Amino acid sequence: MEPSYSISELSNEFGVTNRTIRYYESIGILIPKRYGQKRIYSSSDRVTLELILRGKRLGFSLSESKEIIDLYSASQGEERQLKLLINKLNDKRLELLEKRKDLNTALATMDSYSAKCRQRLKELESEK
Amino acid sequence: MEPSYSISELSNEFGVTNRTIRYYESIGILIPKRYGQKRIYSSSDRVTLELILRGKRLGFSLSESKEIIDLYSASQGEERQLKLLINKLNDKRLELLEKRKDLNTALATMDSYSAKCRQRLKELESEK
DNA sequence: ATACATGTTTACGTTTACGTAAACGATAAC
DNA sequence: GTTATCGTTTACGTAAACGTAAACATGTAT
Repeated sequence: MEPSYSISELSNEFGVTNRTIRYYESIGILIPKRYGQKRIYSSSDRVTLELILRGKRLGFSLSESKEIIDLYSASQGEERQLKLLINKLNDKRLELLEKRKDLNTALATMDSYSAKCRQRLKELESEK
Repeated sequence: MEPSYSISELSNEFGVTNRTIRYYESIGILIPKRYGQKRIYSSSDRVTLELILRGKRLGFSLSESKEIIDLYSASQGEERQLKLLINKLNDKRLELLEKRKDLNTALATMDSYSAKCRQRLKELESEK
């Protein structure tokens, strides 16, 4: 059957705190089932958490991620929702492509600075 | 001679507010010359601002950018500082490479979701 | 039975990165 | 000469994303 996870299993696996995961619930972005008063996370909840955290690393706010996730869960078959979701996904895709350009520029800049530094170091060595 | 810029020239060019630029000064990351009480930015200040903003877009905090920028301005020839700077640059480079992997994963995920959505749309169309 | 780990809610605190308003100085335009 | 524009400092405010502490419940191990 479907695997399920406790809050600490998830927080340990992904390197966040329980507080963080509960916070995500409080803003309505990651809502687990309950067994008594304990939170039970499904594997789809796990995927959601993965998406949220990767989104964060890429500079998306929680509300941006929530927007997409809400659209995704709301669009089970409804044509209008599906089209909305496709558009949002495409917007984000373009943002990511922009970001990748930025990233490549930054990498190039750093390589060039780094090279300058090593060059300068060499000169210092040879002056000895 | 060297071009110079007013605070509003820079804020307009880069799409930030004057407040933002003054804030960067208050945390010691972008310190212009003064003409009377007015701030005069050099082209190297301009480059610094560019670096800060690109850093932000890539998810670096202001203090992370400050660390690098401080190292860079401190390392005019001092061997120890140069080595430090090279190490820091390399650390950040690795971070950026990680981030690029994340980014590519995200792009792939979105493409696959997007394809699923379009597929589902098609099915809806043909059911009509 | 009790200690201990793991969970819960509630609530106030904290950091980052600015926004915004007040009150004022200097220069340019009419 | 005053109005408008652009700048200044000082200071309080704010949103996002949690941290942290208190006080308590519940299941597991010995």
